[in-house]
Amino acid sequence: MGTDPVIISRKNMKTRARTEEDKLIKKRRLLDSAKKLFSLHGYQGTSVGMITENAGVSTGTFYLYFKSKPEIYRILNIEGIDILHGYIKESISQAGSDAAGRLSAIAGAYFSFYREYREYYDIIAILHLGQEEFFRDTSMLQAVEEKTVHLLSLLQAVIEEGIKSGDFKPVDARKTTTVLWATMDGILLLEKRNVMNIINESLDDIVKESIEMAFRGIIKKKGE
Amino acid sequence: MGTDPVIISRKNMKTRARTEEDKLIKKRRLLDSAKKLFSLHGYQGTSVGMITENAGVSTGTFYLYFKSKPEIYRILNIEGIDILHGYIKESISQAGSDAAGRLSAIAGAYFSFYREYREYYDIIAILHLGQEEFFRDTSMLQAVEEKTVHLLSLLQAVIEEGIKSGDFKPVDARKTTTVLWATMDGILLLEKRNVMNIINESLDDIVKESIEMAFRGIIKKKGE
Amino acid sequence: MGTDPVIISRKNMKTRARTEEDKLIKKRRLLDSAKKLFSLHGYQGTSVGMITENAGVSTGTFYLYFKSKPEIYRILNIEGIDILHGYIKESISQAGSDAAGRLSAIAGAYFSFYREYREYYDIIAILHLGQEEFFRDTSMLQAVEEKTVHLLSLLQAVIEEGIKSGDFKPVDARKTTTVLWATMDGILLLEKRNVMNIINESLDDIVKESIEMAFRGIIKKKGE
Amino acid sequence: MGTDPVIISRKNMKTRARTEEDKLIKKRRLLDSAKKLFSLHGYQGTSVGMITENAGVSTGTFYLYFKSKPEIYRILNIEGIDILHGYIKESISQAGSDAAGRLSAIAGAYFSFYREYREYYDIIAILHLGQEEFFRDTSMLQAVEEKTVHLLSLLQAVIEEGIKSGDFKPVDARKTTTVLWATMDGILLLEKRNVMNIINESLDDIVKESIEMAFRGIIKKKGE
DNA sequence: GATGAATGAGTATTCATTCAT
DNA sequence: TATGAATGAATACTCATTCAT
Repeated sequence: MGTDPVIISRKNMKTRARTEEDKLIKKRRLLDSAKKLFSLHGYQGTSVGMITENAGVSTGTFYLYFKSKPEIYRILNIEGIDILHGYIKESISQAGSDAAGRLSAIAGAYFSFYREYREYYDIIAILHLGQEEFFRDTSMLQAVEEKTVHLLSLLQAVIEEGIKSGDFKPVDARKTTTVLWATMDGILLLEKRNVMNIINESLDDIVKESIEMAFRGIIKKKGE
Repeated sequence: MGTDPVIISRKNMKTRARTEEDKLIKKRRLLDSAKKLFSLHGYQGTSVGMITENAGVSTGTFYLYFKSKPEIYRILNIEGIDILHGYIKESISQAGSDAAGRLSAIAGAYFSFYREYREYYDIIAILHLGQEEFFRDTSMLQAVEEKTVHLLSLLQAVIEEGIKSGDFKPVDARKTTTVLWATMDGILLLEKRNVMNIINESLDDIVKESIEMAFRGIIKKKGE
Repeated sequence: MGTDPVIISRKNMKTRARTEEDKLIKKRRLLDSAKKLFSLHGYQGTSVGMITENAGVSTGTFYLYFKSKPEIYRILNIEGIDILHGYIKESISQAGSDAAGRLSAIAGAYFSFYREYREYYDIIAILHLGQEEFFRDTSMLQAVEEKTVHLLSLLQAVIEEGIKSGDFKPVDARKTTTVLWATMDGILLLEKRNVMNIINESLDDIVKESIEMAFRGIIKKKGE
Repeated sequence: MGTDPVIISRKNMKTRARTEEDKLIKKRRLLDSAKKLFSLHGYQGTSVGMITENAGVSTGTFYLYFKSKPEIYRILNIEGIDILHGYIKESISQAGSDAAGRLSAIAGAYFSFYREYREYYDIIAILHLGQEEFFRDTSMLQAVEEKTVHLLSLLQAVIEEGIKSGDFKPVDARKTTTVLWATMDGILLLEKRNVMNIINESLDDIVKESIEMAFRGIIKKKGE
C-alpha cells in the first residue's frame, strides 16, 4: 500500500499507529461483514469466502485475525450480548424510581436493541436454535447463558423492588420475570417468523399491548 | 399383499420392504431419523448420509423414498403442523364452554405438543429462523405460515367468544391473541435456550404462571 | 397373468409356446426401447432404468434378457449392421448389370437405410465416435469393423467389375471405394450436424448431386 | 509480476501459481488434460476428477480456473473452432489465384488441422453427435454451427470464383461445396472408425485420391 | 420368470483451512 | 502483514447391478 516515504521522523511511530489502527479497522470490517452475513444467511449459510469478499480482504487474511469460523461467531455473540447488557443497564439507570417505569424501560431497551441491532439479535437469540449439538459444547454458549441469566436477574431485581415498594402484587418474582422475558422474546419470534406482517399488526403496537397486559395483571389495584 | 403368515421370523428390518406396509415402515424410519437429526443439527447440519446411516440403510435407498433432501424436510414440516393442528382442535372441542377453560386448554395443547413432539416443534417453529433466504422462496414456508395464522385464528375465536360472553374484558382480540401466543412461544424459546434449567424453574410451573398472569390481566373482575 | 385354467389338454404346450413367444416379445420391446433411447440420448445418456421403463418391464427383467448395458448395445450394433448388410446385398442383386446402376443402387440402399433405420444408423455409425477407449477393447467393435470392411468389399467389387467391363475409368478400385463411401458417410454426418437444415439443402438433393459428381469423375467419357 | 530471475529452480509445477503466467500455464495444463480426455472418452465419459488427476492438481483446483465442467468444454470448442478457422483462412490467403489450387489448399488445411489437432477435431466435430438433447439447447452448439456454416461459405466462395474464372464447370456451387465438405468429413470419419487401418490405406493417399476425384469431376476439360 | 427394493461406488461441486510467496 | 492458490474431505444425488421374494 506504499506507505508515505516523506515524513521520516514520525514515520515509525505513525506507521505503527496506523498499522495498529489499520488492523483494528480490518478486524472490525471482517466482524461487520460476518455479522451482516450470519444474520442474513445463518451460520452454515455463510462461508468464510463470503465474509472476506464482503470485507474486501483476501481469504488468508481472515485467519490472521480469527482462528476459525466458529471463533468469529463466538466473538460476535459476546459483542452482541455486551451491547444488549449495556442497553438494559443504561435503561434502568435512566428510568425513574417507580417500578412500572423501570420495567417499561427494560422492555423498551430490549425492543430498541432488536430494532437497532437486529443483526446481533439474530446472532445471539436465533441462530443457535436448532443447532443444539453444534453450539452446545462450546464455552461460548455457556458465556451466553450466563449473560442471559444476568439480564434476567436485573429484571427480577426491578420486580422485587416493585413488590417491596407496594407497586406490584406479591407475585413470585422469578417466575414473573421469566414469563415477562418470554413474552418479549416471543413477540420478536413472531416478528422474525413474519407473522406480524401476515396478520397486519405492527411490532410497536404489539409491544405496547404486551406491556399493558402485563401491567393489568401485575399492578396492584387500589383497594385490592 | 398377503402378509407373511409365519410371523416368527419377522423382525430383522434389514431385509427388503416387499409389502406396502414394509415400505411404509422403512419410510417412517427414514422420516424419524431425519426428524431427530434435523431437530438436533438443523437442516444444513444434517446430511442425507447422516439420515441413511441413522436409519440403517444405504445412501441410494433414501432416494427410493424421497425425491430430495428438501422434500423430506417439507414432509416433516407438514406432519408437524398437522399434529399440532390436531392437538389444538381436539383441545378446543374437548374443553368446556367457558372461555377461560378453552383458552387454558389451547395453551395446554401447545405445551403438550412441545413436550411430546419436541423434534417436530424444532422443525416447524425453530429451524427456519435465520435462514431467511434459504427457505423464504419455497412454498413450504408459505404453507407453514398459513397454518400458523390459522392456529392464531382459532385462539382468537376463543378470545372473541370470551369477550362476547362477558368472561373477558373488552380487549383487542387480535392483539391479545398475538401477545398470548408470543408468550407461549417465548417460554418454549427460553426452554430451548436452556434458561429454564439454569434458573432452576420447571417448564410446567412457568406455563402455569403465564396462564395465571394472562388471566389476572384479561378476566373481568366482578363489578368491574 | 392367470393363465387360462380351462383348456387343460393344450395347456402345457400352449403355455410354453406363449411363454417362448412372450419372452421374445419382451426381449424385442427392450431392444426397441434401447434403440430409440440410445439414438436419442447417446449411450451414456441412456440408463437401464430408462430402457425398462420405456419397455414397460421392471429393472430386474432387463438382466434376465441381457447380461449388461454394454451387451444390449452390442446386440443392437450387430442387428443394425446386419440390416444394412441385407439392404446393400439386396440392392446389388436387384440392380441391373451395368456398373453405374449397381453403384447407384448401393448408394441408394445406404441412404435408404439411414432414412428407414435412423436409430440403427446412429448406433452403428455415430455413437462410438469419441468414445474410443470405451468401445475400443470390446469384441463388438471388431465385429462392426469386419462387417464394415465387408460392405466396402461389396462396393469395391462393383467398381472393379465396372473397370473390367469398361464402364469406369481404370481407377484404383480400393481408393475409389473408400472415397465414395466416405462421401456417403460425410453427407449423413452433415445431416446429423444439422448443417443441411441450416444451409437449406435437402438430403435428397445432396445425395443426387454427390452421385452425379462421382460419375462425372469416374465414368470414362466416350473417346477418352 | 517480475518473473523470478533465478530460472534454475523453476521446473516443479507442483507449486503455487503466483504470477499471471503461472496461472495461465496451469489453466492450460487443465485444458490440455480435458482436451485429451474428452477426445478419448467423450464428454460424459470424462469426469472432472480424471481431468484434475491427469493435470496433477486436486479436485478443488479445477474450480479455481473453471466455473464448471460444461464451461471447460465450451472453451475447448471455441479454441478448436478458432484454430480451424485460422487454418482455413491462412490456407486461402497463401494459395495462388487459380481456383483448383485454392480448393486444394482448403482441403489440405482441413486435413492438416485433423492431423495436428486431432483432439480438437474430436471435440468440435464428433462429440456432439448422438448427444442431441444434451447439447442442443446450449448456445455453444449454435456457435459451432455458425462457424461451420462460415467455413462452408469460404469454400463456396472459392468454387464460385472458379466457376466465374472458367476453371470449373458451371456446377451448383452450394451443392458442390456441401458434397466436397462431406467427402472430407467422411474420410476423417472412416479414419476415426479405424477403417483406414483395416483396409491398409493411408489417410494421405485417400485424401489425395479424393481431391483428384473431385477435380476429374469438376474441372472443365479443354474443349468441353 | 418377474419384480423392484436395495446397494454403494461414482458424479459435479463447495468450502474451511493452509502455506508459499 | 497480506495474499490467494491449493487442498481434499464433504455434499446431494444417480445408476448399473444384485437378489430376496
